Amino acid sequence: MAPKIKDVAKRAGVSVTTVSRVLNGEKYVKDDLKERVRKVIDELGYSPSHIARSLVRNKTNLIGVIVPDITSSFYSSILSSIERSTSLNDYNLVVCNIMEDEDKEYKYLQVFKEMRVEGIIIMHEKLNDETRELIGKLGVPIIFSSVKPVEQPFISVIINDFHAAYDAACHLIGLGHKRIAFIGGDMRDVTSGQNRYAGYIQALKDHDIEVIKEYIHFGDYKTPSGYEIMKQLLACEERPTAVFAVSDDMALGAMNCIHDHGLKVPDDMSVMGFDGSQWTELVRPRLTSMGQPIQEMGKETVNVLLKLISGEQNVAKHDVIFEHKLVVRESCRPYEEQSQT
Amino acid sequence: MAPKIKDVAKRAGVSVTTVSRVLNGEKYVKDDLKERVRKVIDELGYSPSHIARSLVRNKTNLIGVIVPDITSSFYSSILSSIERSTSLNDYNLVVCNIMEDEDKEYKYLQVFKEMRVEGIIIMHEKLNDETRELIGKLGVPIIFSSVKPVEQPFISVIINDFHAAYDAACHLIGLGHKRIAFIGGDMRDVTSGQNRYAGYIQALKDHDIEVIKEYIHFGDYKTPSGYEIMKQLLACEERPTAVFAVSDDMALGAMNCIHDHGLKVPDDMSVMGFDGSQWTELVRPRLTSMGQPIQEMGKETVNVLLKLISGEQNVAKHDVIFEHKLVVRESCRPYEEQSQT
DNA sequence: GTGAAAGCGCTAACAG
DNA sequence: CTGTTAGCGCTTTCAC
Repeated sequence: MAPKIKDVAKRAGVSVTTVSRVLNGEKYVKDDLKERVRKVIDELGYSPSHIARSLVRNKTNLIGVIVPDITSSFYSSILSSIERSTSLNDYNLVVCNIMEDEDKEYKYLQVFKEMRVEGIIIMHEKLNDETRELIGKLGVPIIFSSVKPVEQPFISVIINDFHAAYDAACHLIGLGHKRIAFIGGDMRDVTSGQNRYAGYIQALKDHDIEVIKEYIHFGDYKTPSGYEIMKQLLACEERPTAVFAVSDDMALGAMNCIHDHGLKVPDDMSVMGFDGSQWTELVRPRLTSMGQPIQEMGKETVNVLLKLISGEQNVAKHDVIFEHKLVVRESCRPYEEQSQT
Repeated sequence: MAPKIKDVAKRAGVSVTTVSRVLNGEKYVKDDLKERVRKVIDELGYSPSHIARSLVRNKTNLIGVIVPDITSSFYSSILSSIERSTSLNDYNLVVCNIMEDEDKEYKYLQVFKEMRVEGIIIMHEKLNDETRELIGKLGVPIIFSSVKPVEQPFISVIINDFHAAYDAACHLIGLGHKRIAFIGGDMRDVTSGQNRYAGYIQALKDHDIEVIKEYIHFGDYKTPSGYEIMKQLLACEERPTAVFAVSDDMALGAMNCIHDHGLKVPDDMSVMGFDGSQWTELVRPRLTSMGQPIQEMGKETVNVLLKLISGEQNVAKHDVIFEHKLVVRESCRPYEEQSQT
């Protein structure tokens, strides 16, 4: 059995209060006593029980985080940033990796409640009714990172997905492309599904470019779906000259598909991604992508949550919107009529 | 304030004991009482405090895990598998992402101790002296996943890195290569540094191939280091015809470097990776790699740890060695004299 | 079947 | 400055 505060007190010949005091760095303890206690703590290898402390202080220093998929480059980057910030603030993370298992999410949310986590970070917006209800009466601050679910009274840390997609499409248009295909996300997602789609459509409309249904498909953000959709796109009578995928992963799938068909990016097809994952630089050609400031967003997510937790008054009750930023790399090139097959 | 068991008891007109009993699914509670209590629990949205329970049961259901870098494809995959298994067994994960910060690791280990985690999973072997000492007297089961640090009395779940590297090199040799460069790991790491290096050397020796110092370099497992090393390799008077990198990430760096020099994989240079990360399939050409059974290893790590925790007697006290498996994809091709520049 | 009461390891008044 | 004591929210003997 691990030694307890009582053991330390006994061995040092003081009261538990005194031990508690040196543990918590209070003054009002004579130096010699302080030292004596410290020594015993060392000898015994004593470390205070976080459990007992939590119980009496009514404070767990725990934050629960729900990630859709930890192996995704985008999510693992945000998570990494989040972990960094929480750790710097003496908070610990209990992580739930849902992997599309709604029941798992619900179960974890309950666990979070039982564990009395002080706050919760959620990184997806496909909340089912049960979950929404549970979330609504959890009684701890909740914050969404990189998404904004509809009808939720919680703060989101996001970019403006509509504008970002709009700007991405405009970049392609500015390059001279008119036949721009779209590999969208899940239209049940407002943030990354609907908004990005709307941005794409608006950009075409603003430039008097016809919206061609055949060029528009929706995937699940992952590489294979980008690949499959690109296959269909390549089969079009009149092929698009550029593709805009709303996730880097799908863009990669598209690039691979193009490559596997003996075509070249960007010569035969320009490809634009979304997110700014780390591997956009690690792929050839390097992927031009509409970047989200992942690090900053993770950090700010924690900042705001911590303020919410500490009950600070001056926390703006509105979303935090970060600037998106197009990073031009190698996967898009100007389109000229004659360069087509 | 969240409702407590007392509130439930009062409202249901029973004693806290009874409430506790229905909470824990004990028999010896009349059905009507049981139902009444359940109803009140529902009404109040009561959920038992994990903190209080932990304190009295002396059991936290927490496992601490130390990951070198959550954004790495390899580690995030193992972590994902680990999380899956722990969650299935009603354990929760507190994760520490060290990112090469030794102090952070040490701090977290202390936090784990304070939190009374029931077990710890560690995924790296660069333990400094302080850490080793702390680990030695932590008093909870510890298990290493994918690495085996020297002189540690703990179980590791690993592959045989020597044999794996040996087999990888043999594959290249079997393809006719003689000038095989090596992009190694950190030689302070026994598992992924020394052992893989030794396997490579042994393979050459067993086939009477000269070991050329100029072909041997050591990186840090990450993509940029593979890139830089490849640069040097390409500058050799007599270029190697194949490269074996001990991580897929470094192999990717090497491939990129080769590509950026206007050369082709595998025509101008064969590239072999190590780990079997998910993206070996997502890159063109697809990367031939010596794969580790990541999912199984993660799962088994948790299995063994859980047995250790429950104090099962029949836990073999030795390491669990998984089979490595070469997955041939597109980045290596047979070498013939005439095909050289 | 059910309840009273004694802790689990710690902190925080409150005294001294 | 230092110690006594009453809980924090729950489980668990031990009676009834």
